Amino acid sequence: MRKSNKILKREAILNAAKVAFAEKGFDAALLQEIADRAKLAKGTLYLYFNSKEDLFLSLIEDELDKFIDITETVCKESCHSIEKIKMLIKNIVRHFEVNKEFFCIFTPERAGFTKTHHPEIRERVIPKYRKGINLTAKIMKEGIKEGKIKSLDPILLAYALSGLINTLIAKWLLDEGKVSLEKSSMVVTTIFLDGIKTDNEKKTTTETRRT
Amino acid sequence: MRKSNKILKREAILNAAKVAFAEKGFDAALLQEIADRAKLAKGTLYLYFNSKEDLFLSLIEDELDKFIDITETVCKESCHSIEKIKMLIKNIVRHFEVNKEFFCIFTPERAGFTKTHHPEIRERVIPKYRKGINLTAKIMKEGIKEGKIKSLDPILLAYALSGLINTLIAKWLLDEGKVSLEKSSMVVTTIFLDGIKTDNEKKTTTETRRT
Amino acid sequence: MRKSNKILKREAILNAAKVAFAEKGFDAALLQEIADRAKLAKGTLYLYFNSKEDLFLSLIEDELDKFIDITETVCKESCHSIEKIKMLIKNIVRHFEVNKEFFCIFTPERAGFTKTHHPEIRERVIPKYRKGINLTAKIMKEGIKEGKIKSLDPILLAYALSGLINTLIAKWLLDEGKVSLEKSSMVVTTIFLDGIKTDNEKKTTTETRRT
Amino acid sequence: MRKSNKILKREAILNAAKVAFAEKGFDAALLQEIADRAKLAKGTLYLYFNSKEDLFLSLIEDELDKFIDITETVCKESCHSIEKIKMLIKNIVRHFEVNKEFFCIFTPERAGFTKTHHPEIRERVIPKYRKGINLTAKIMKEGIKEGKIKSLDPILLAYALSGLINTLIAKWLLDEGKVSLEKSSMVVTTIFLDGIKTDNEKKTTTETRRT
DNA sequence: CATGAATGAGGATTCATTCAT
DNA sequence: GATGAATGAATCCTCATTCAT
Repeated sequence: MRKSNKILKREAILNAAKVAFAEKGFDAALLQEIADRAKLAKGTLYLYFNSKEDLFLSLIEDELDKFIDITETVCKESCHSIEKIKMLIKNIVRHFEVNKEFFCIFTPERAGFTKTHHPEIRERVIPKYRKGINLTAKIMKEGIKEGKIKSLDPILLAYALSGLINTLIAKWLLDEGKVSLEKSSMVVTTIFLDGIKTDNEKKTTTETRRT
Repeated sequence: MRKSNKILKREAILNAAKVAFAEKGFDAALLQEIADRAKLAKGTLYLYFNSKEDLFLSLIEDELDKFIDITETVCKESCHSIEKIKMLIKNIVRHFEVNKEFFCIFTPERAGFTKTHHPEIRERVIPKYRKGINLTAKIMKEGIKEGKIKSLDPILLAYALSGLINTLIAKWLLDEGKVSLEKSSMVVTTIFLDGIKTDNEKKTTTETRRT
Repeated sequence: MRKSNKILKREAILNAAKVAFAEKGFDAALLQEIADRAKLAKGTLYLYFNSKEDLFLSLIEDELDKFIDITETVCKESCHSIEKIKMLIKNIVRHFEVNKEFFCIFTPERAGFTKTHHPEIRERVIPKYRKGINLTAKIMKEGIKEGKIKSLDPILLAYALSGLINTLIAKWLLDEGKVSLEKSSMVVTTIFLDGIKTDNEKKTTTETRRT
Repeated sequence: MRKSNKILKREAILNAAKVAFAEKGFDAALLQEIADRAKLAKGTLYLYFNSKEDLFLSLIEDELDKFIDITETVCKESCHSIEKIKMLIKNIVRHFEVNKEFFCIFTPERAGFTKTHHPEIRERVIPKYRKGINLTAKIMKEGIKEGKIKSLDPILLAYALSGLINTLIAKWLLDEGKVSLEKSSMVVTTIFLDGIKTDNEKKTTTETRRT
């Protein structure tokens, strides 16, 4: 089934915007530049988005949806929680690897969530962000119930995981991709899992390993 | 010894700038606003800084110096590495607690380090940032040598710690300070330490606890 | 054939700029004033010129082209050199008479050619100015070859003529047009021609007159 | 007799201003730059001049006075008019040769006399300029009375001479001093004198030459 | 007298947004 | 639907002028 022309153009704009916003940030990115990249006239952008801010927020919404999809898919897997966390890390890192731009767009924005001068961000973006966190927290909760994960605040665990992944991507970008993302990713996985597992589970794992 | 008038004014500007940049980001922050807050005329800013960008970068430099100071102080403590890490987390979190603004300024900037359109950032800020990371990594190296920390890339460990702290602050800001930063801080400490300790060390700790 | 809208607007801006620059000079002339006079918004100027300086230099280029045209036309006439010089003076004076503004723009600029702080002026304006001088010098050379003009440096003769015309216009402007430009123009013509003619030619002229 | 300190500083400022105004023009020249060059503080300028404009006009007044002095001195010589004109050209050219700056300041200003947005210029500068012209015209009048100069408007003759000298200096500056000023100066003298002499006088001169 | 830090009005330039075609 | 010319509000930076020391 072919996507309608309208939807194709919307996507072209969003892709162009992603690159532009990633490179320069919201204020410094130019609509002209986005239009050029999308091979459309500047005025045409307004047929698809109400304003620069609407375009920006729509982009973040769309991108966050992808993360929610990734997390939901992992949630639905039939393996146990530790396994799900490993999958989640792998999938999210892989997604960022081919989508560095969103990292450069979202991380700045998240830091300014509380005092942002884009009031709409609170309504359109924060809920989606929380949804992703909550889905991750659900996995943590499972693990706690299963006795595999320490009985800590699952939301906090979800944030911790997200923070580790974020830092990993930031380092990778700073090193300009010189270091293998996969290798560092495994280190982070180890730290996080060893950090959150119950003593019980660790032994198990160790025994499993020994087997 | 009293600070000279010149230095006092410089600091007034930097403080005003910190608030403004934190609230709106580099581009959207107005020099007029900064001048107003510093109770100076707009033109006066230019007696202390060459441009908006110079003010911005000077601010980040000064603030990063504070982090470097904190980390250096911890490095010089005479306790062992695990203890140093605990202190480091505590001191950094405490510093962010009274200095939320810098979090909102630096995190966005760090995400865009590679593609930033402030070219001077590479020379003026990134080296300082790396210095902080390296100091933290030094503590990690000590721990590894002492056999207390898993033999992982110390730089990566430093990034991991920084990522966890960052996420912690981000969550705290998002929750608008409703949750105790100290409590979450302890959770993060636990996760990180358990995640990086050698099996040996963990036993020791456990045994210690049992005692 | 009607001029395209684009070209018409460009000319409206140049005309507005001519008045403004003539009245106040480059620095003191305001783009807002130029825009108002051209019945356009300030920002619109930037659709036609890259900067205030570009507008200024474009204006001078266009105006110098008119002088070059005048001089080239005279060059191509089929009369002898003395006659051409008379025509040249008449046509240039007539052109200045309806275009006082350019005199007020170019004369100041010419005086500062060597030390100008508009570096592009060297590339964009001086060559055109020299071209005009060279065309005039060509006429002088003809006269010298014909034996009608003293064998002096033709370039210097061209400058001398230009200087006489300039001073004439300056006086006329200073007198606020109270004196007939045509009459003074004839005096200047007499002085210049009698000053440059060979003794031979002077006799001829005298004899002709006597006839 | 030593000049008072006050007068010395005033002159230092005027000299500094001359260079600055010559290089950049009235608007673009900076008081800071003038103060630096005069080795004084910026504020000190205001102890000697009321404003930037006052400094500018004072400078022009002083410089015009020098030209008036030169012209008056020539006037008082006991030779006949043609000789005086030769002396005048020589002295003025010599003065410009070591005082190029004033050329770059005054010529632009003169072109804008009529529409200038410095209203005071009319009162402070134009009268002095006219005085210089009138003194030169006086010499012309003498020549006419002596029957040596054609019976043309002496004021116009004065302007013509000034125009020729101006153009000479302008060419010299444009050529960056590559050409000898003295040589071109003689050509201009020849053109002007041959242009204005009566037939009678020319014969005399010719005969004199032949002798 | 001399200073130079502080002022703030002023202006070139940019760019999101609109709208006639 | 699509365009891109036109708009003009918004903001960084400059610099003549003032005045407390």
